[in-house]
Amino acid sequence: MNYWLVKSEPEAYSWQQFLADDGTPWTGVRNYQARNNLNLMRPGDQVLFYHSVSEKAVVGVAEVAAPAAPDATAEAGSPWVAVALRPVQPLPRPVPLAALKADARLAGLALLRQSRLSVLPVQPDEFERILALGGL
DNA sequence: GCCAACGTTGGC
DNA sequence: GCCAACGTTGGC
Repeated sequence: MNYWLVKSEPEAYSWQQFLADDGTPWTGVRNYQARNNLNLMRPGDQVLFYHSVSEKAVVGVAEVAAPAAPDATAEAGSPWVAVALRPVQPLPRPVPLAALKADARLAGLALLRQSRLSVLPVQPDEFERILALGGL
């Protein structure tokens, strides 16, 4: 079991919409490093859902429902892939970026070191810590 | 609104 | 192959 974090601007695609849709293909990733992470995802992997830009908080937990497959929104023959994600549960208390930065146990968090990457790995202990901060 | 980080593009 | 120019992301 591996752990990940994906980012979305809530104005573009929000956690609320994700719940309403009961999951979604995670399309539109156009960065090779992010794509490599998508390719490493396996069904059942747990995924933190982060609202970037306007909210800057981890808001929920999702899981990988289907592994990487060609991104239907990309040109045929392109290297881009998408996984399917489905909701697991919201965080009772969203964890703001400032709280992630302030936590000594999260000093190594990939999100903090590479803020522009939209699909990031999370270590198991980091994942557990963020759930705890979020009230789970 | 600004700027840092960083990926991509294209001229040489 | 290098690097300047440029575009995008995302925090502040």
